[in-house]
This record gives sequence, C-alpha cells and structure tokens, in this order.
Amino acid sequence: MTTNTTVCTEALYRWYRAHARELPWRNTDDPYAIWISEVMLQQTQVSTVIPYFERWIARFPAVKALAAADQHEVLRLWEGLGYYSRARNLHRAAQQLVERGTGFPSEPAAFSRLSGVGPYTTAAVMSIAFGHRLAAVDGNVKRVISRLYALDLDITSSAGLKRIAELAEQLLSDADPALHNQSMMELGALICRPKDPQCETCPLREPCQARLLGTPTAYPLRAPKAPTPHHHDAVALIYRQTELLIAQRPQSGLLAGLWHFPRIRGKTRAPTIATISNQLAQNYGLRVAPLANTPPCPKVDHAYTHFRVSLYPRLLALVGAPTTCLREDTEVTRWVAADQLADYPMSVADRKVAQAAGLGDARRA
DNA sequence: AACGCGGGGGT
DNA sequence: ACCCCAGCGTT
Repeated sequence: MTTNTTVCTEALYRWYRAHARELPWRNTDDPYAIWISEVMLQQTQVSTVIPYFERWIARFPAVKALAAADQHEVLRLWEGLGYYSRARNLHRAAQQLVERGTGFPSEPAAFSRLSGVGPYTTAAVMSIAFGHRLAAVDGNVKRVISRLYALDLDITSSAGLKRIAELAEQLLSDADPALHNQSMMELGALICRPKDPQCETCPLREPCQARLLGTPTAYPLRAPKAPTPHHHDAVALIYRQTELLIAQRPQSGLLAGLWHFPRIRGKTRAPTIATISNQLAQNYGLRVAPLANTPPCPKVDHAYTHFRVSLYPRLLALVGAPTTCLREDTEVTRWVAADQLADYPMSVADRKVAQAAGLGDARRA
C-alpha cells in the first residue's frame, strides 16, 4: 500500500467542471433542498431519486411545510424509494427544527444532531451549502480512495473505514470543500465505477496505484457476504362484502409505518389454508373461508437486502363478525374498498400482490 | 462491531 | 443472478 503519493486534485476539479451532470439539486443553494437530496441519495441511485426529489420539493418546499405534514402523506410521497426510516427521520427532524426556531443549522454540530443525519450527510450538506471543511465519504469515495492507494484493507471493517476517512481528509487538504466532495463522488459515479472503470479518461489515472498494478476492479477489498434466506409467505386478502382488511405495521422494523395485507409466514413452503385460518384467528380474531369461484393468484417474488420472499396471495371471505378487537393494541387495522388502497402508503411487494390479485392498479395515482 | 433496513439499475 | 448504490440507527 502506497499512501505517500502526491495526488494533484486540480485535474479532478477540471474534469468535474467539464463533465459534471446537471442534477436538480445542483441548481440550488437552498440548504433544505440539498439536505433532502442527500438523504434521498443514501444507498439510492441518482436516476431513482430525481422524480422523488422533484415531487418532494414541489409538495414540501421548505422545512416548515414538511414539519406541518401528516406522516401518512410523507410516507406516501416516499413510497417505493425504500429505507422508509429516512422519510420518518426527515419528518421528525423538520419538526425538531421548527421547535428550535433557530432556522436551518449552518454549523455541523447542530446539523448532525438531527434525526437521520450521520457523518456522511453532515459532511455533504455542511460542505456544499456552507463551505465547511469536512470530507464526505460515501460508497463512491470509498471506492475511489481504495483504488487510488491500492488499499489492502476490507472497507467494511472499522480499520478500513478509519483509514479511508484519514486519506479523505488528507486529500481534501485546502481545496474548495464543496467542489472537492462533489468531484470525488462524481468521479466514482461516472469514471471510477464498480465495474468497467474508465481509467483511460480518469483525471487521477497518473497517481492511481490500482491502475498501476493493472487490477483496478480488485479494489475495494470486501468481506464475502452471507447467503440470503428465502421464505414463502401467504398474503391474506380478506373480504368483508366489498372491503378488504389492511393493517398498519409498527413504527419500527421492516417497512415501519406502512400498511400491508396480513401476512402468514412460511419458512420453506407456502402456508396451508388451515395454517392461514389458524393464524388469522389467533392474531386478528378473524374467521375466514376461501373465497368461492376465484382462480388461483400467481405468486409474487420480491427481494430485500437481507432475504428473499415468495408471496402467495389468498383470497378469503370473512365469516361472521370479528371475535376480538383487531389487535388494536399493537397494530391498527382498517377495512377499505379496493379503490381506496392507493391512498395508503404500502411497500412495493404489497402493491405487487394487489396487482396479482386483480385489485386493479393500486399504485399511487 | 455487527446487523437491520428497500428497491431498482446495471452487467 | 448477482453487485452496488451520495448511510444511519440500534444493539
């Protein structure tokens, strides 16, 4: 590992000025808009974020509008973007700011105290909006630095992260922080890509140790990942006349705060009708029977980061009245008409299920 | 220090 | 069928 190489970042900045993409959040100096963009961009690609960013800024143009919104609407606007705690944290942070009443924080210490704001977001927003000298280290920067110095450390390890943070600060040096951070990230996105890096046109090709070794894609080093489990769940589409039962998920954990159809977990195969009706009786105090004269619904496959799931939609009819309260202690439930489903924030998986069950286009209009 | 947390785009 | 992405909070 060679770390005493001098890296001339002037070439990088020239490249950035010539090749940077035009992005909606680059046409503003509004710290709020920059903050929203940085949170949306966490673990999410630029092309995915753009339409969400535009809609969000149109609906919530400033901190005050966001703080005044219902969580329901906030989640609906975020629906499909994933990592929903980001939306709930933004909402909470906006309310924290309104409570403080001191305007948008221009100091890193104050900004980083907000919900959902960690080291990366602090460095990015504070450098871009206010010029603070903080190195933003995201996935792109980790890759660029790993290659630049042919870093022989697992970047998912704390030692690897620490070393990269040191090198990132060193590279920032006395450059313009906003220009430097954005240049590094843009380089990672456009040139120093995970696969097929464009070393021939890279402004840092001269000092790059990984290129010198001839194995740029060998970096960054990363520990192998564990295999992801796959389970098979039944999804209960329970009719009471023309209405369907949906439930709101708890405020923490997977898909927190979103609505879903009752789910019956199957480890290795789809739960049987007997299991489904037992579980619904236990968990919701409901008696159900298979809906007559309905063709079987196709299963829905969905992948999450840490597991995969096959979902088996089951059309059911409520028999009699609910015998207990519908788990009002832990889970809010509601009977809704099919054409009202679109009003409730739901995950992509549940939208797919609704679609597969012929409930029409339940996606947000 | 390790893990949970979504979804989509690229190859 | 993988890999990766402008990370953060919890345990």
